[in-house]
Parts: sequence; structure tokens; C-alpha cells
Amino acid sequence: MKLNFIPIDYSYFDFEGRNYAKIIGRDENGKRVCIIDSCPVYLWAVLKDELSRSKINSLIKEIEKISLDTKGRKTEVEKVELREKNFLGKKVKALKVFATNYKDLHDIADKLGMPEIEKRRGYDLGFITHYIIEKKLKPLSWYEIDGELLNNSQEFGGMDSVLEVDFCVKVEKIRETETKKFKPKVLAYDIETDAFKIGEGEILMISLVSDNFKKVLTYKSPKEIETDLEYVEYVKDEAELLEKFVEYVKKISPDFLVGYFSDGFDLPYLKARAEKFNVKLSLGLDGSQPKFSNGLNIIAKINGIVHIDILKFIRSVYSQYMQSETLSLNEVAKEFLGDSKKEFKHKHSSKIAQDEWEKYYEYNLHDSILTYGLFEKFWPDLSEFTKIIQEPIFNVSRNGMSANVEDYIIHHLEKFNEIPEKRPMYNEISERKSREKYEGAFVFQPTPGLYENLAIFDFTSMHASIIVNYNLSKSTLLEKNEKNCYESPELELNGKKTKFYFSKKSGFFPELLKEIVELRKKYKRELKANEQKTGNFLTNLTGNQIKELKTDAVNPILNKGEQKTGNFLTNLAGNQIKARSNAFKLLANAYYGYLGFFGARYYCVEAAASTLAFVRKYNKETIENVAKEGCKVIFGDTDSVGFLLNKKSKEETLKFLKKLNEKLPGIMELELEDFYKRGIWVSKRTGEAGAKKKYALIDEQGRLKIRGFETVRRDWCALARELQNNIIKQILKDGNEKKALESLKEIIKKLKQREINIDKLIIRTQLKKPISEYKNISPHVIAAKKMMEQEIPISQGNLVEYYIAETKDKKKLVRDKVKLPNEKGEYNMEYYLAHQILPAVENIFQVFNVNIKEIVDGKKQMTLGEF
DNA sequence: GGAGGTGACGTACC
DNA sequence: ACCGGTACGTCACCTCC
Repeated sequence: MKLNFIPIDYSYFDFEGRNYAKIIGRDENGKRVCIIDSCPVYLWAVLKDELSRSKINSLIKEIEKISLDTKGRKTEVEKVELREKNFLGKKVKALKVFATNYKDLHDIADKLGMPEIEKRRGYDLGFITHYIIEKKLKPLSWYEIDGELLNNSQEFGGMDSVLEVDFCVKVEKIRETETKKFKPKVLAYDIETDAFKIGEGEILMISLVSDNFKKVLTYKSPKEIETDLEYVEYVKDEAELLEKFVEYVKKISPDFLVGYFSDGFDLPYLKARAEKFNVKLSLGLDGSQPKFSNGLNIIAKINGIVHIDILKFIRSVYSQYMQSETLSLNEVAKEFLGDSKKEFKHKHSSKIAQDEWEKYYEYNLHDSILTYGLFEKFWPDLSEFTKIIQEPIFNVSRNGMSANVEDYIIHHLEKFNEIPEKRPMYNEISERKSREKYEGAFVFQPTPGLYENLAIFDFTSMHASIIVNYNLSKSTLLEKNEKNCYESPELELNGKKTKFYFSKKSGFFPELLKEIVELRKKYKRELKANEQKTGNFLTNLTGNQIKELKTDAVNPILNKGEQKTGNFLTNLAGNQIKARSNAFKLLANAYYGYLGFFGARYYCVEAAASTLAFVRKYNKETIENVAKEGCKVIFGDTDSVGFLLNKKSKEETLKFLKKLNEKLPGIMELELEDFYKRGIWVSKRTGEAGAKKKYALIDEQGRLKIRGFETVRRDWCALARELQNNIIKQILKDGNEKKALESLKEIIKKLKQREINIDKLIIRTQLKKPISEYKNISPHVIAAKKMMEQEIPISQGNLVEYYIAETKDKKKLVRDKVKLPNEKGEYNMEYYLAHQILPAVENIFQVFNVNIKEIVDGKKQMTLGEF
């Protein structure tokens, strides 16, 4: 039979000693299809130079005799072929050694210790990776499949009759075909429990949300009177709840089962409770139960249905570009959907009042609605990433950016005829980790002050363009200076001043990055054209988002609020181009990190250190050039320079930018970040010097850009943050400190009259490790201990909230005054004044030679006098 | 038993 | 174990007198 097919979930199985890929997807009618296919598995034996043909022939004969009988399985070398390949850019002769079962490639590699063999490679790729490379059946692309329909066939042990799919096909031929419409079936879920520790409390209810489907399953009902909420369905008890959950998943039969933190919570919890009640959680299309990886970072897999923990994708790909201070569902939903969790105060089910249960159902349902919304929102990004990386979406959605970069490289080696490098061994990793650090980027020393009329230039994808431009990588690194090669600036590595040299002959690693950068440019152009055509893009943005657009047209944050405007569905093509452009950009930006990542196959400190040496050189040179032009430099960090216009008009400044660009090599490019009306830089708390990485700017439209200040630090209380923000805003608007001073006085007065709400005084700090591992017992550790005592769930990675209270006895340490938000007490006025308010604003007023301490002390005396 | 230096810790910038 | 160097700032801890 023939069918059109889009692959979604990949797994493999062994049958009669061989590996088969079992791929679940859909046909163009939305029917669920399983295809089964095999592919040859092999590893590479790279030969030493200058081996004679006869020597190679006898080696091949020797290798062909290898067979293994371990792990209850017979594997043999089935075939050996001699090939001309490249390894790390070098031409090599290599033997392609085919084996029966991919799981034995490692053991076969161990048997290839012959002196003629230089290296063994390619035995550490997963079978699915191997399969996708061999058969070019890339996830989420469309294919025309020729194959044999399996209908209660005995082939593969009668597998097709067990699988809950519409067709099961044994593949004969695969041909790529044009893209067709694909709207995935998505089911979001969320559970509510009586305890946070996995399996330790009852599961009270489970919500399910899909297209035109809402459900809350529960056996907890108020006063045995059933609710009016039409989406609530009652079951007998917890065991039936679990059974019903499985039943609904099977009935809806989604491509994606989506949760938020569901790898670490919902699915493990369901499993634990199912075990307790002896319920089979047979969610898999083959009837299997979810499988969990062990370790700190749990991964939960369901056969045939892609389980997505959308938190993981958001965290690894987008968190650095987000403004949310935590990755809680509430904050993330607010940022991307403009919606938040329903109010509900958690308590043990035995303490929930009769009339509170309906609120609890709504709360539970809404979490699934938000999760569903986030999946919808990130679907273009998720699917574009998957298509680009070419690994299954299950992996791409969980991988860190380094792993995604590596997978991209692995899937694109073929056109360079490259043999893949191996993963580093444990000892290599520790060696890499323990090596001395190399020098990072350059940060300009600012002078405190208020400045007017500034411009900021920055380099676009600076690290990437340097890697491309100077051909930096493991395979292009030369052992010594050669004629006509790239030479890094002088740098220090392992305490030695040195330089590194890189070949001018293009290497596959920088070449791939060059392609990524070019594709990113291409799709960015398409995106712009599409926006102009549809014209409905800018209208949906807030002022701040338009501003972001100016600096970076595909910042993912731009996608905020689209759900509300209905843009998501009507402008799907535009969203896809945006997501694609964005994915290439993120990939390009992660490339440098990959070079210096200890777990990378293509790790290369020399290249990473050289990249940074070039980064420093270009930044410093740009700063010098700006100064030479007569513009006073105010700021500079890594890839940017900020300066005073010095009577230059904007046009002249842009002309100057053009001049600077003409001198830059290759794809390196300096661009205008923006013009600013005013900017403020303050001194450090200790000493006179200007603080680096701390500044605030205002543009002509009155929009603020604040970096590094307490305003943007989550471990300061809201009162200090909001006050500082207001003061910065007023100063930058007015150009003087007069009004700002008044708002400060007002806040101090309120603080002293105890009019400040405790909410504004809560300090939030993350518990970064288990309580017992802290050497210094700081306030947040005390707060965490108090939470433990009160049995409030708290563990590594959680935010701890507390405030500093007045104490009866004069205690010296801050930690002795810590109280949890639920503890009664009065806020410690002295503390908030001296340790939150003043430090946040002191240096700002210092710029105007206003000494806040004197004013505050004066006030204090005055208030004391009043009493 | 207070001053002052240092280290641990958390967070931000790019 | 899943990017890492530069930088700021707080608080506890330690040493010194």
C-alpha cells in the first residue's frame, strides 16, 4: 500500500536479534499510523595512514570473523566496507563495520584493538538517530511510504494486533513529499494531590483539556451533592480515578500528552498511586505503562504518545529571554498567555470546606487550560526546532541547547563526508571541568553620572560571526603557526600567554554555523516581508514590544498576547516563519557555549578561548574608534558600546556606524541598538568607581531600559524595587533629582508610620541546594528551616519567602529576625530602611551630590522629636 | 566584643 | 551534567586586637 505519513513518535524494538524502528504518526486523513522499518547499523574504524591494500584486505577478513554472544543475543560483523571519509576535516581511510544489533556496537568496538586501527567511532549514536540519518525520515516532515499492510500478521510477533493504531505498515520505500497540513491532537492534564512528595498523598482530581474537551475527574464531592459544573465527572474512588484517566487518554488518543512539570510530578505521581492500588497505567499504544529514567532529572516516556513536559522546553530554550522571575505555571502563563492560575489556597483535602470544592475543580481545570495554551503557543517553536534539529520532538523538547546544537551537527555531517566524533569519556569530562578558566569578555569601566543623548551600537551574534569568520573549531585548530592561517589575538590559557592558529581551509563546524546564520537571515527577511503583507503584526503589540522589535525582530517574547487577539490561528504561516527564524538565531547563539561545554563531542577550549580573545579585541577596538571619532564612551560590555552623540545628528551617527562596518571583516556586523535621551550610571557600594553591569536608560518615547539595578533583582523586596524604579524613572524623565527626592521622603515616612503592607516587604531567595549543605546559615536558609517545621513543602530549587521582623531582645544577626509571611509580627523598620531602601537609592542620589543618609537621619531626629 | 577582611551565596549581564 | 566568564551586593564567619 501507499500512504502519506508524518512521523511523530519514534521508538525501536528488537526482533530476532535485529533492531527495528517503530514510528507512530498520522496520514493526511488524520488516521493514526505505525510504520516499522529497519536500517543497517555500523561503526567506523579509522585506519592508520599508509596501510597497504593487502594489509587492509587481511584486516577486513579478520574483522569479518568477529562475532559476539553476550546478553543472550548473537551479533556478528555482517559486512565490512572500505571508504574514503573525513574525520575532523582530515581525509582518512575508514572501514564501515556493519553489525547485527546496534546495542553491540560498543562491544564490537572493543574488539577492534588491532594496531592498524587508529580510532573507532560512530558506535555511540542512539538507534533512532542512526535510523533518521540512514533513512532520512525526519520528524514532522511529510513522506510518501510504500509498504506492506500488517493485518493480524505474525510478523514481528504479532505486534500489529496489539498496537492501538489505524494501520500498521512494514516499510518498503520512503520518499519525501510536499508539506501537508498537520494539526496535532493535544491533551493537556494536571493533577491535584494531598502531598507534594511523589505518591505520599491521595490524588484528589485530574483535569483534562483538549480541543473542545474539558474534564475534571474526581471522587471528592461536597456533601455528596453533585456539582452543577458540567465538566466534573465523579468516580467511586482513587483507583477508579486512575482507571478513568487511562480510559480518557485512550479515547481521545492524542499525539501529545502535555503537562507542566509533569516529568517530575504528575506522571510519576500517577504511577506511584497506580502501583499502590494495583491499577495498570497502560497509556502506551502498545498497552505499556510509562517508563521513567532514573536520576535527578526524571524523564517520563509513553510508548506511541509523545509525553511533553512543556516546562522543560520553555526552560532550556526560552528562559534566558523571559522576564518572569520564576518558571511557575502562573508567571509563565501570565507572560505568554496574559492569563493566570485561578485563586485557590491549598490545604489538605480533609480541611477543605464543603463550599470550596467547586473552586478547587475550577482551579484544577484551569491549570490544564493554561498548559494547553502554552503548548499551542509554543507549538510553532517546538515543531520548527524539531524539524531543524532532526531528532524526535520528545528529545528536542527536553534537551539543553548544547545537546540541540550537537544533534544538529550530527544530522548534518553527511554532506561533509564526516565521521562523527565520540562523546567524551568520564575521565575526559573531569579533565575538561578541572582545567583552568580562560579569560572572558571585556567590560568597560563606567564613570558615575547622568548623561544625555546617547547611542548604543552592538555586534549581531558576535561570537557566532567570529567563529565563522576565523574558522574556529576543533578540526581547524593547527598545531603550530603555518603560512596563511588565522591567528588569534594573544590570550592566556593555563597560566601561559599564547596564541592559537586555525586553518583557512573551511571546516565543517564553522561552515555549519555559517549556514545557520545565513538561514536565520533568510527567514528574518521572509518574516519581515510576511509582516508587511499581512500588516496585522505591529498593531497587536504593546509599546514595549515594539521597542523590542526594533532591537530584535524575532524575540520570542513578542509572541505574548497573540492568543487573545486570535493571531495564533489566522497568522499561522507567519508564526512558523518567525519560529524558524528564531530557532536558527537561538542555535547560532548557543554554538559558542557548545564549544566550551565539557560534555561536547566537538569541545575545543582553544577555539573557545580564541573566540573570546577576538570578542575582546573587537569590542576594545570599537570603543577606541568611537572615542577617536570624538564621542565620549560611557559604557561597554562584551559586544556593545554606548557613547555620547557629541552634537552629532542621528544621521551622522548612522553614517559613522556604516564607516565602522566597512572596516569589519566577513559577516561581522555592528548595528544600532538604539538612541537614548538620558542614561544614569552609579558608583559601586564600596568605593568611588562606577559599577559595571548596572545602568538605566530612557529613550525619546519615555521607555525605560534598566539593567542590573535592584529593580530587576528578585531577591530584593518589592518596596525597594518599586521605589528605585520610580526614582530612576523620575530622574531620567526630568533630568534632575527634585521630584525623586520627594517620593523617597514619602516612602520613608510611610515606612516609619508602619503604613507599608507586608507584601511589599517580602524577600524572595532561591534555595539552591539541600538545607544541610549550607556552610553559611543565611536568612533564607533559616526561612527554609522554618518552612520545614511548619511542613510547608520546600526543596532545592524552590523560592523561599520571608520578611525581617522586630524582635524583643536585641539580636544582632539578620537571620534571627526572619519570619515567614504567615507569621505574625511587625516589620523591622530599621532593617528595611538601612538594608533595603537606602542601599537601593543612595548611589543614585549620590550622582547629584545629594547625601541621603543625612536627610534620613535628620528626618529620624525630627520624628523622634515629635514624640 | 566590635571592626574589618574574607568567603559563601544568590542574582544579573551578555 | 546539559553554556560560562564577569560583576555586584548581602550576610555570616573568622581573626584580630
